[in-house]
Amino acid sequence: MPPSSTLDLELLRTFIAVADSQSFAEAGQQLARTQSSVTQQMQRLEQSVGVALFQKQGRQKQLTDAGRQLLRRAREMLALNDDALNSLREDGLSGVLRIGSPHDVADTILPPILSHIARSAPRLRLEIDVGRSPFLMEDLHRGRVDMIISTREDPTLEGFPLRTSPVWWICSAQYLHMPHAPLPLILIDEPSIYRRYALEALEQQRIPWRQAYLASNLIGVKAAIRAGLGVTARSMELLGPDMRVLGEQEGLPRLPDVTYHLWIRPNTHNSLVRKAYDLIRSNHEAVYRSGRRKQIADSG
Amino acid sequence: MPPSSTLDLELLRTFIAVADSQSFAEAGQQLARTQSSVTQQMQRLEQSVGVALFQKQGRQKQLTDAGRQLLRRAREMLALNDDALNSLREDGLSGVLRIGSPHDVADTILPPILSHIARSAPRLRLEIDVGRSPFLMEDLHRGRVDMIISTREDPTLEGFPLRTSPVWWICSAQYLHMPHAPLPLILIDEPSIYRRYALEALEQQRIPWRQAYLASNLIGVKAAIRAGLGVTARSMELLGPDMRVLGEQEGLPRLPDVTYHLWIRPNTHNSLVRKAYDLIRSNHEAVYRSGRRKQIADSG
DNA sequence: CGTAAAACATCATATTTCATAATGTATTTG
DNA sequence: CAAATACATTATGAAATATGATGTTTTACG
Repeated sequence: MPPSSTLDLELLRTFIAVADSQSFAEAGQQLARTQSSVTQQMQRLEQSVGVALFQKQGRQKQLTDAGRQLLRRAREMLALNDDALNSLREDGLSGVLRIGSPHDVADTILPPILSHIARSAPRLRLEIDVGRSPFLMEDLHRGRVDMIISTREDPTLEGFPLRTSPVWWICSAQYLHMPHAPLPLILIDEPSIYRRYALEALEQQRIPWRQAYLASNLIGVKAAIRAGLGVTARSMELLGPDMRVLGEQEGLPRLPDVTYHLWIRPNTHNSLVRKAYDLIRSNHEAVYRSGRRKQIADSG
Repeated sequence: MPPSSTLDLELLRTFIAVADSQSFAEAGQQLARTQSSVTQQMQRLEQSVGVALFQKQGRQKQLTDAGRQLLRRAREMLALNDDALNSLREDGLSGVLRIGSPHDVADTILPPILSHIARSAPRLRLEIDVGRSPFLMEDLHRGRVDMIISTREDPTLEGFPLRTSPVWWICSAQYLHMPHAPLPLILIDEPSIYRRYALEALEQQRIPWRQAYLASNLIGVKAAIRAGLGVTARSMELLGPDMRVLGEQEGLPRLPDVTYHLWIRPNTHNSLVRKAYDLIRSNHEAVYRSGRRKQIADSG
């Protein structure tokens, strides 16, 4: 049989189940098929792509490089498939969903999430409130927004991690670093997780600093960076083409990573919000799951 | 039969053929199937998505809203399918591909193209040369790069249109417009299509102007805009969050659109370049074809 | 060692799916 | 109104696919 030009999404679904469960038999159980059927499906899948997806490892099978590559695509294709079906079903979400987001996230992490929602629920209207994390938290508690993205944690909320980003010392590309002068910091009013990280790290290493600019929001921080006023600690999401990163060669301390979470109020009964949350979560997990569970031979 | 949760890409392929040819029978011919088979496939497809994709229009069928929606997704899913298969086949492209691009394109149009190439041909190394269009043209003719993206046209080259963008008057968000003073222009040295558009339009409407800044590349133009030195004519790709657009309420003339083309040398024999070009082109057409051919009922 | 269990492969077979060919129905054309 | 057009329906046979039984290889364990 020649390699085909159109994959069978059912086979890909089985393929994913096999990779996730690390077993042909268990994948079969999950999908209500026999082990024999799974074996034959995987044989057909290999034929249709024309390359080996598995290799023998003892009495098990593990993924080849091509297999891991296909696994990523398969998740994407099925995520697209699910989106397409979701958005066609007549019970599609409609109404207004209010999302709160910090400025940097609104520029970087948010767009793909919005586009995903917009595609899955075309009749859903989105309202984005851009502001600072602590106030967003407050807005969420008060019900002024339905969900927020934030680096802050709040055990009274329900949420899941979207992404973990490194925090860097960021300055203008033109900024000239003076190793022995106090570090000119661009700060944001309390409370800010970045402010805290920066000051704690400098404190600990006894690095002198001065406040070069006090901003009340990220637009101000960006403007101050662009103007070359100094340095600020921020996740890589802030970084623009006219900026650069200072590191250990400039004697600046490493900073902890931050994790962006998507938060909603716990026990949210509004089914619109709940469904949208589940939608985002399931797509996020479908596409980014690689590495969260151990996968067959996915040791690289 | 209940609606399924996994679409059949073969059915989607037929669906696309039907939409493109506006006929069940012709779609069947294209795919070497009978008309009867096409009819049954489309019935199955409708059952599997659970909504009507077609409605009767005389003795023909036209797409419903849901149908048009699915059509877009179907093109995307098949583009993804083709990518996945391409990148798995062992004859995958490998080597170095040198792409020339203007600064604004490198920030906007280029990334999705690069990511597409990287996904389809993971063993291909990409080199990006960022520069100004006229020089890129020269680089391409001289063989210093393999393909370029440019707003300029050159009948001696082979290429196809990637995107058409409106050209706007762009300035800093803080820039204060003085209606009666000569318009402070941020210009780029000759030759530039934007420079030409701007000056011709101002000339024609007898709007006085002065040169506020002369840049030699886009980085300089951006810096001058951010510094609030004046106004420049550029496609929307340049627009950043700290900029805004001046329009007819400020008395500025409309400007012609520009079309970005992907160009290669004609009769390129280097099979790497040729294949990469075909890859980009076919994916581009698969996803963006909507509206180029007339589609069934795609009058909205 | 050697036997049992585990994990996937193979095979024969029954079932399901799907395309075809022939025919039917509705619509438009002249 | 007859012919032509465009899609629908039906019966049927061929191809694809799942199942259950059995085979092969590897590991576990006494």
